[in-house]
Amino acid sequence: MKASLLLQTALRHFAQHGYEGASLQEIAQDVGIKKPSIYAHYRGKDDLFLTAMRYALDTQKTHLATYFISTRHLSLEQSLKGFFDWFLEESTQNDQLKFILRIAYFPPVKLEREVTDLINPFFDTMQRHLTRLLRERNRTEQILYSDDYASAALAYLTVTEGTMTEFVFNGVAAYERRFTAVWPIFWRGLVR
Amino acid sequence: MKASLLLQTALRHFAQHGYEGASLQEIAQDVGIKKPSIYAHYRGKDDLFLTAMRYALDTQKTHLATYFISTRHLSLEQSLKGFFDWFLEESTQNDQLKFILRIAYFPPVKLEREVTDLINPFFDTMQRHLTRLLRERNRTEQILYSDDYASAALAYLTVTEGTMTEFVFNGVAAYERRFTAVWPIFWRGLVR
DNA sequence: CGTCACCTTCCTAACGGTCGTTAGTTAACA
DNA sequence: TGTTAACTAACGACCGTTAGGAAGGTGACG
Repeated sequence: MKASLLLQTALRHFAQHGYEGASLQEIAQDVGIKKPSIYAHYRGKDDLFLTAMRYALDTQKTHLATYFISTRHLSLEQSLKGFFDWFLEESTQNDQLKFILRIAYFPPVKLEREVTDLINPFFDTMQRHLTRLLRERNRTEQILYSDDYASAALAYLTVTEGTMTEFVFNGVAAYERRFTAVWPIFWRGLVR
Repeated sequence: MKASLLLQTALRHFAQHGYEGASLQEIAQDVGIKKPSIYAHYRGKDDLFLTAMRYALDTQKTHLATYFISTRHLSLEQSLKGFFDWFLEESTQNDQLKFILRIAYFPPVKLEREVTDLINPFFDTMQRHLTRLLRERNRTEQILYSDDYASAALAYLTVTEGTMTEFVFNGVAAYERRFTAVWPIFWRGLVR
């Protein structure tokens, strides 16, 4: 029970301060235990960090799959637009996506390899999901301008990341300004 | 002389390891002096960091202006596309843009206010530059779909950031993959 | 021209504090 | 009885920072 709370707390601290900036002392204090007690659950800071990372990636991977299944009855446009709302809701509930974005962009140098090996499959999965979504929907809707679904998925990812990092950094108002600006243009470029 | 080298080196370290991850010890060693000698030039780590930041923002601001002036004779499409190449070249020459992107997204918590106060005007300037560019070019080219130039500029910024952070994190190959994927779609959405 | 004071820039030594980590112990529980 | 999860105490390493002094250059003044 404490182990789970410990993981959640650590994840929040890592998301907020980064690997180097997060302190075991403060994490323990937040949980309500002493610093050395962490070592009853994890082998050290690296272990705690990587476990938090695996946990965040796993959780978000299933959440992601759930979202794309739940929008199966919606139009392609609604599915893709709704993903932004989903991200926003998900991000306000917990810090997992912020954590993932942060360490994806700026991993601790000494754990760069391990981070990359965990992160890359995550984004690959994401792109595969999107590619499949685009292909399948287009079979019925016949709406896309190009049939290069992989490129479309990658472009969509680029736009979402540019928008979402804006939320992580500048808050919801700046995020919505960007989304409002970029979405009509992107969608117009995507469809016939 | 050493002061300038010190600043450049510090900037590189901050870009690579973040504020908390960068060590005065290692910075000094890279420069070829001892750690306390830093205090002959700067009041401390915060001062060094903020000075590096002001320097990077100032330099990049003028470089940016120079670029947009130098492309005055090119078409809008070439200007906007060329900006990506300019960014790439600029980034391989020094770490200033990487540094700026990093601290823009994840500033040290204790200096959040100061960082925001410096960064925001920078991005505002950037957006204003772009808005003006779009408006002026469209007056002669009559090519854009919408005359909401501010939104177009913001959308463009979103796409560039999404692409450029990819370069900072995943290298030039991933960057070019993204650019190739996103540019045709974005441009198609932008023009009539 | 010489010299004296001053400032800059570097140094060594060391400070107090925080870091992550380990050893050893205790209480609770299966 | 053995295991788990917490504790206290303390370790060595590194952190940013300060004190104090040495070397070198600069400029003023007799």
